[in-house]
Amino acid sequence: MDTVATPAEPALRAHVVEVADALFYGRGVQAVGMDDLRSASGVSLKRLYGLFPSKEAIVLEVLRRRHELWTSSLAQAVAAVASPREKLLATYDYLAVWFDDDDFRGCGFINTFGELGATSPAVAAAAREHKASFQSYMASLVDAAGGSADLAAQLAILAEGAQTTAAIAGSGEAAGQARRAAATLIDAAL
Amino acid sequence: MDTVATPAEPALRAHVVEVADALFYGRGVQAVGMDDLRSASGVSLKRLYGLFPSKEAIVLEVLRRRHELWTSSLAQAVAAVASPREKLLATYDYLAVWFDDDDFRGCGFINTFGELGATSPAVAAAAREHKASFQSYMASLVDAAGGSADLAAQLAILAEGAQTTAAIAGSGEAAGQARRAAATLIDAAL
DNA sequence: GACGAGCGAGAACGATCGTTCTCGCCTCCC
DNA sequence: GGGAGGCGAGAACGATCGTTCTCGCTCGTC
Repeated sequence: MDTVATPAEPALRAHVVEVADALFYGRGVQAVGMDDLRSASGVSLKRLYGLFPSKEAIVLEVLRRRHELWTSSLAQAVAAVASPREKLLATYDYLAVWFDDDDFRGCGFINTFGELGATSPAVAAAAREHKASFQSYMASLVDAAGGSADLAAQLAILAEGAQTTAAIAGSGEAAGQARRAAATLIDAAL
Repeated sequence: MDTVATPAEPALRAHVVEVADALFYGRGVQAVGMDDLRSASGVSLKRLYGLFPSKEAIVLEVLRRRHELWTSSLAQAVAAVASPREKLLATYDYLAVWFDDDDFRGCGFINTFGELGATSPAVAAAAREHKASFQSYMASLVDAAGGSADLAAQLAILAEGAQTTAAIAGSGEAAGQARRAAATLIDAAL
C-alpha cells in the first residue's frame, strides 16, 4: 500500500502548488528559481517536471488555487452575517483580517500581473478573470441589496484600492477607510 | 562647440531615463535587458555605465522622473478648475484621460512594486513615498474643501482602485465609476 | 602628419536561469 | 535472490543576464 513516502500524484501536485504559492507571493515569481522550489517542497526536479510541463504552468496553477481560496474565504465571511447591507460590508472586514497577516504583500494577482502581465498573456488573462469574478460577485450582493450596477463597480474599486494601498503603505488601515466609504456609498444609494 | 553628436551629460541622462521608462513600463523591468536599453536609446553600454552605476540606479531614476511627471500633471489638471469640489473631482478626470492612452498598463509604481518590491528595498521605498505623496496632496485638497482626513484617505483609495481596475480589465470605465463614487462621498461629507 | 585620449561596437565573463540528462541506488516482483 | 524499472541527487546544457574589457577607429592638438 501507499506509505507516506509515496503520496498520490494529486496530493503531491497540491503540495507543490501550495509551497510555490508561498514562495512566489513572498518574493515574486522571477526571484524564485525551480531549484528553490525543489528545496522548499522536497520534490525533485525530475518529479516537478513530471507533474508540470513548465514553470509557467505552476504559476498558473498557483493563481488558480489562490483564486479558489480567495473566493471561498470571501463567501464564508459574507455568509456569516445576515442582512444584505452587512454582507456588502463583510468584504471589507475580510480585507482587514487579511491585511493584518504578517506576510501580507498585496493582491497576488495584481503583483503577478505587474511582473508578468506584459510578457505572459496567460497570466494577464488569469488576473483579468479573477478580478472579473470578484466584480460579478459584488454585483450579485449589491443586486440582492437592491443597488445598481454602478454601486457594485464602485464598491469593487474601493476593495481594489484598499488592497494596493495596504500593500504599499505596509499598514492595514485602508480596510477600515474603505469600509466607511462603502457604508456611505451604500446608504446614499439605497 | 557641442554638436548633436555629443549631447551634454545631463541631457543624455534624461534621454536614457526617458527611453528606459517606456521600456520598463511597457514590458516590466526584468524583461528589459541592458542591451535592449542600449539599442533603444542609442547609447553604448560603456556610456550607460558611465552615466549610471547599475541597472537598479536607472530603475530608481525612472521612478523619480515618473513621480515628478505624475505630480506636476495632476497639479496642472487640478489648477485648471476653480472650486474646491471641482479640484477634488479633477483627479478622476485626469485618470480618465490617462486610462485611455493606448499604452496604459496601470500605475508604474504598483507594477514595479509587485515585481521588485520584495527584493529591492529601494524600489519598495520609492513606491511607498510616491503613494504617500499622493495621499498628502489629496489631503491638502480635501482640507481646502473643508473635509476630514478620513475623506481624503477614502478618495485616495478610490483613485488607487481605479488604476488597478483599469489596468487589469483593460478598460477605462473605472475612472468614471470612481469619479461618481467620489462625488457621492464628498457630498455626503460636506 | 603624428600621436594620444576617448569613444562605440561587441566580445568576454561569471552568474543564474529553466530544463534535461546521467548515474547510482532502492525497491518490487517472479 | 536477481534483474529491471523507477526514483533522487545533482551535473550538464544552452540561453540570457548584468557588468566589464578589448580593440580599432576617430578626432583634436601640436
